[in-house]
Amino acid sequence: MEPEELTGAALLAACSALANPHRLRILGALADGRQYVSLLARQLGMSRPLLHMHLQKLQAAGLVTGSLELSEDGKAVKYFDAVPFALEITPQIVKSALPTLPDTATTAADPEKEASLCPPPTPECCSSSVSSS
Amino acid sequence: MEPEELTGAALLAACSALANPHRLRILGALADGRQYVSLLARQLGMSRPLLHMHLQKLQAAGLVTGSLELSEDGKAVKYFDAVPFALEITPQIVKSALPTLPDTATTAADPEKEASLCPPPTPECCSSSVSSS
DNA sequence: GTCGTATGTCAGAAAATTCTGACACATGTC
DNA sequence: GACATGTGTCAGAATTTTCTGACATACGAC
Repeated sequence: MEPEELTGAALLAACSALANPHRLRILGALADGRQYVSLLARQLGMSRPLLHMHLQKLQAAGLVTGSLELSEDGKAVKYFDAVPFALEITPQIVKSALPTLPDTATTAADPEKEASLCPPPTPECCSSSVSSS
Repeated sequence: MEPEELTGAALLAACSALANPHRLRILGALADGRQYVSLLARQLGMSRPLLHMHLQKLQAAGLVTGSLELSEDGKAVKYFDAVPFALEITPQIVKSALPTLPDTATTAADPEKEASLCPPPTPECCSSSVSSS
């Protein structure tokens, strides 16, 4: 069984997202469990804007998901989770993903495009998944 | 069983090598079978120096192997093969690979270091695997 | 109000990567 | 010899990625 259908764009996005030591550390830290941005930045010893950028890239690749929640205090806290993906890469898989690989310069279409490994990434941007007590 | 032991450095090198559309195409083309540099450059429509650089990166990551041979004409021809690797990546695997991830700035030691997926990459640089008729 | 926490975003510097156009070499053929 | 093929390498430009230091907002507590 093939892994359903791995898009060339998704493969490229995933590999690009994993091609950075910081992002590997972030993903590894989130494998232990969800965490919110500020604390994660302190744990990993990096600035918040930097972590924010890396999380953006990981999220765009569909490797992590973020959800804005409310703590008991009423503070807005954004938690990030590692998506339980399982990415398998072989030369053959790469080859079969090539047809769906954007044309190097034809990518200037959808800046909102998200090449995720999982189909529909539930846009919870403005949702109220609030857990106010 | 776990994939033996995936080094953080090897994981990072592999992902970095795969984080480029050209290199994905190269690897996909080599999945069909071995090919030599100049012809591959024509097939993929890229300049030879550029292809050379990408092949270097793929080889450094242990994803392809190159062997300099002699054609019937006596011309030196360098063939590249796709290594039959099978890379599996999950958040847990990333996490377990973190301890062997170089310290972001501690990598300034071995410029000859090769973070391959397979143990000993047979330095055939000066060998005479010549197939002269 | 001020302070501390959380969030996000922005411009611009710094660094790494990508790419080109030379150049070098060797070999066989004309 | 000149020409075509193959190889590799180099300096510098162009581009992308990475990173910092501001700045903005909102909320609760003092």
